[in-house]
Parts: sequence; C-alpha cells; structure tokens
Amino acid sequence: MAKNKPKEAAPHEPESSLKQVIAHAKEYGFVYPSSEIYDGLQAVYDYGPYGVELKNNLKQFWWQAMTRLNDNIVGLDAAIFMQPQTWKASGHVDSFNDPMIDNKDSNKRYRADTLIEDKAAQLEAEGEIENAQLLLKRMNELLEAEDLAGVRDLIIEYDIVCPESGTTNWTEVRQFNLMFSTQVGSVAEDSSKIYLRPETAQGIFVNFLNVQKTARKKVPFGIAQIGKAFRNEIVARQFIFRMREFEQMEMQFFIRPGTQAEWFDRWKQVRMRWHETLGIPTEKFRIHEHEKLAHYADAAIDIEYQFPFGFKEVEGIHSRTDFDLTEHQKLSKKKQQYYDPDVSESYVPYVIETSIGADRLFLMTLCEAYTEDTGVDAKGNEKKRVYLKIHPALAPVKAAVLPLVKKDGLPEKAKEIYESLKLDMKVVYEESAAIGKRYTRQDLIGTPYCIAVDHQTLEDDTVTIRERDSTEQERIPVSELRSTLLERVSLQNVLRTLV
RNA sequence: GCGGGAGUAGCUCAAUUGGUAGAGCGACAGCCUUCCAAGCUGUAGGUUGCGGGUUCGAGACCCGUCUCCCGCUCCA
Repeated sequence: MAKNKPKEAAPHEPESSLKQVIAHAKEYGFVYPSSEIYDGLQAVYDYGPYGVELKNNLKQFWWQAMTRLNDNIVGLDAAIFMQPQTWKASGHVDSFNDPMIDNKDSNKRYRADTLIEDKAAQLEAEGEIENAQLLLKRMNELLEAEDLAGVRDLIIEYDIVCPESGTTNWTEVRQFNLMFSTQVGSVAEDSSKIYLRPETAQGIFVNFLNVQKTARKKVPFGIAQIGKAFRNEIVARQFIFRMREFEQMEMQFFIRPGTQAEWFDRWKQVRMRWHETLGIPTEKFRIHEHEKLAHYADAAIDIEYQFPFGFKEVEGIHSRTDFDLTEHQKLSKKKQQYYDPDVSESYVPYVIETSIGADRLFLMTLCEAYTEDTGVDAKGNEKKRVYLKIHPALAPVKAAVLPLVKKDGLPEKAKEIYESLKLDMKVVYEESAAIGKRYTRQDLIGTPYCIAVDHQTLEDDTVTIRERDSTEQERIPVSELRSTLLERVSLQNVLRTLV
C-alpha cells in the first residue's frame, strides 16, 4: 500500500489493485495459474518457490498458535476421502443436488423442479388435475433419467415463466453438485462413488472419540487440522480467493452444552488478536455477523479483510452446536458422547469452530504486503520502488548474503557466512549483478534483510545488514549475525506476544 | 450463468489499408565496479492463447473455443 501517497488512492482504484498483485505473484514465483501451458484450468492455481515458503510459514504460524499455545488443542490429519455416509450425516449430500435454472432477463436462479411443481399446483388450482399430474410424472421421469435438457424442454413446453421477469428466456438446466466425486474400485460395477471432502471439519468430527481417548483430553478441548478441501464452485473467481481446490485450517473446539456463547466470544477475541499480531491495521478488518445461519449453526461471524475487491471473509467462527456429532451418532449408531466427571453426566459436546482459508490468508498477506514507494536510483534520481512488506517471521526468504563485488575474496567470505546460517533459517546467496540490483530482487520477494560482505568485513569481521522497508543499514560483527537475525525473523517471538 | 474488456518474448508494449514479428526492461554468460534495478560485450527466449475460415498472403478481418480482469448473480 502506498501509504505515503494517499492522494492516489481514489475510491475506485484500490491502492494495490488485484491485477498488480496477481501480476507480481506470477512474475516473482509466488502463484502461477495451474497447467498454464495448456491455457490453465479455471480457478486452480499452483504455488511457486516463494509462494510455498510463505504459505508454509502462515500455516506454521497458525498451527503453532493453536497446538502450542493451547495445551488443550491437539492436531489431526484426516484423509481427504471419507466414507460417503459422512456426507449424508453432515447434510452435504441432500442440500446440494438440485437442478437449477437461470432466467436471463431477471438473472434470477431457480430450482427447476420447484418451478415445475409450482406450475403443476397452478394447473391443479385451475381444474386441470390430469394435466398437472402428467406434468409431474414427466418431470420425475426426466429427473430420474438425469435428462436435464428434457427438463428445460418441459419448462418451455408448459410455458413456465420467471415470476420476476415474466419471460421464458431460460438458460440450460444444470445440476449443482457442490462435491466432486470419483470412483473407488477397479471394476465399474463394483466401484462405489466417493467424494472429495468439501470441508475438513468432518474428518475431525468422526475422529472425535479417537482423539479424545488417545490424547486423554477432557472437555473443553480442541482438534486442529490443516488440509485440502474441494468445492465445485459454479463461479470461482478473484484469483486464489475462491478456488475449487483449497486449503483450510480448522479447529473444532468441543465444549459443554450451554457454554457455547462464552466460548464463541472467547474464540472471536483470540482469533482477532492472532490476525492483528501480523501488523495488519485493525481498520482493514471487519466482523460480519451472520443473519442467515447455516443448518448446523446457532451463531456465526466472519472475520473479513479489506481486499482490493472489498471486504471479504478470511476466517469464519461458528457455533456449530451438537449438530454434527449428533447426526453422526444417529447415522452410525455409535454413541458420540463424552462423560464429564465434573458434572457427572454424559453428553454430546457442543462445538465452536474456527475455520480459516489458508489461500485467503495468503492472498491477504500478499495484498497487504504489496508496496509501491519512491526510492532513489544509483544516479540519485527518484524512481518507483516496489517491494513486499511481509512480516519477517513470514517472509519466504529471511536474509540474502551478498558479496559487494565478485572478487578480492569477498565471495568466499560471503559463502562462509551463508553456510553458517542456512540451517537456522531460509537464506540465499547471490553474487551476480550489481549490489543494488540484488537488493531490489530481494525487495521484490519480501526478504527482510540483506547482508553485505565488503572489504571491511575482511579487516574487522563485520557485515552490514540492510533492512528492507527503510533500506537503512547497520554494521554488526559476524559473530552476532546469527542471533541478531534469529531474534528478528523467528516465529517464536511473534508467538510469544500471543501468550 | 449474464453483460463488458483483454490475450504478441518472463514483463511493458510496437508492428502503415491485410505484406519480412521488433524494441526497452528483465534473465543468463563474460568484463568492469566499494552499496540500492549503474556501464560495456554477448547469448537465449515467439506456431502472435488455441482451432477453424476468408485471402496470393492474417498478429491484424470473420466464426468458434480457452483463460484472465471488471460489474451483476451465486457462494450449505
């Protein structure tokens, strides 16, 4: 963000437009469109060398904040494939298998079967009972045969109009299957349909008792998980904000029924503090309270960040009640209860969920970091300077070791320093091109520190450290380099502020 | 899904009415250099997104398609 040039931030021109961030992400090895040589695949992206480092750091920060700062939260890594009954219990199978149709004039979307049923009811009211029954019969046959084109023809044939626009200008009928499916089993007849999980939460719920027993946890306790989830989004856009394959970081916190309101508030605060720790200004966050709640929730909020395309959800906190465990208990006929020695009774725990999109968090970090500034070039002229203001603990590369020139024994000394650091943090060594160009390269990928090895280094064993944002340098002894850097780039120091 | 816009080297862009696909930057190699994309020399990099069509000839014109961006719509 060009914070020192606010006048350029017109309301319609976000300070860092999404386009710039996307271009930067691709050009400097953060995010590429998937299978780009074949024109890509809509809403699927790959993380490049710096992207994967940044994303791993974000995941580490979340994971450690969850599992290390809270001694009652343990981890889990459940499989992507799950027994299909899981999705029956969770409600995913039933709520997302509808034939939908859009009216092109009103841009309204309807369930095709509902439209036809309404028409049948209308016919019946008009006394055409036989016709109405025929209509329903034909619809059911078509739906059974999965003949969606036939369903549309039926709508046209019966002159069913959009209640909004009154026209029959309909799109095709499409089956909205939120979940991706595939086959298990080698022979088609024997194979069964299974789904790629549309959320990671169910892996936690079905393992609730396993984890509770083996980790010997008492309610209240939590299970944290990071993993891929898949949703066949109809419209997937805005770069990595909404992807068909994405990564969730979820924590399900199991509590005694009746205590959900206080735990909900508690986790809301904890999660907000976590976000603010990384230095993003508070005013760029907004809490969105849900009015329309999902089938499983009794309270829900989104933590929204001001992306270049508006305030959008980064993390959701939901009070899921005992919905999931109860449903699993019903369908599996296995008790999902916990005996609480404190109150001497068994119950199905309530759940508070915190669910954050790793990819959205990544995008938020990148949007926030992208900075255009003015600097001074080698000739003393003003020039545009672009750099990524990423928190040092998250930066893909922590430091670059750079010999001032490629001679006089400086490369040898610099390599020696590089070797002494590389086990402690991600560092790079670079000797090609002028020092200024090498600084700029590091700025562009957000490296917080550049260590220059110059002739003085050979004399008194000191180096200069250049700080990315200010471009200022300080000279310190090589012997203090490792500890100085670690203090500034380590995740532990950020976590410490959260304790 | 609807509407609008875009696609030429890694990036930014050029290419007369339809007539030999180019430049700058970047990358890489070498030289030179004591600190913010410096200089010199050289090298690599393109079926002009893809597929058809019109034409003697298409980067340009026509059709289709893919991808991306913006707005609407959708998002248990």
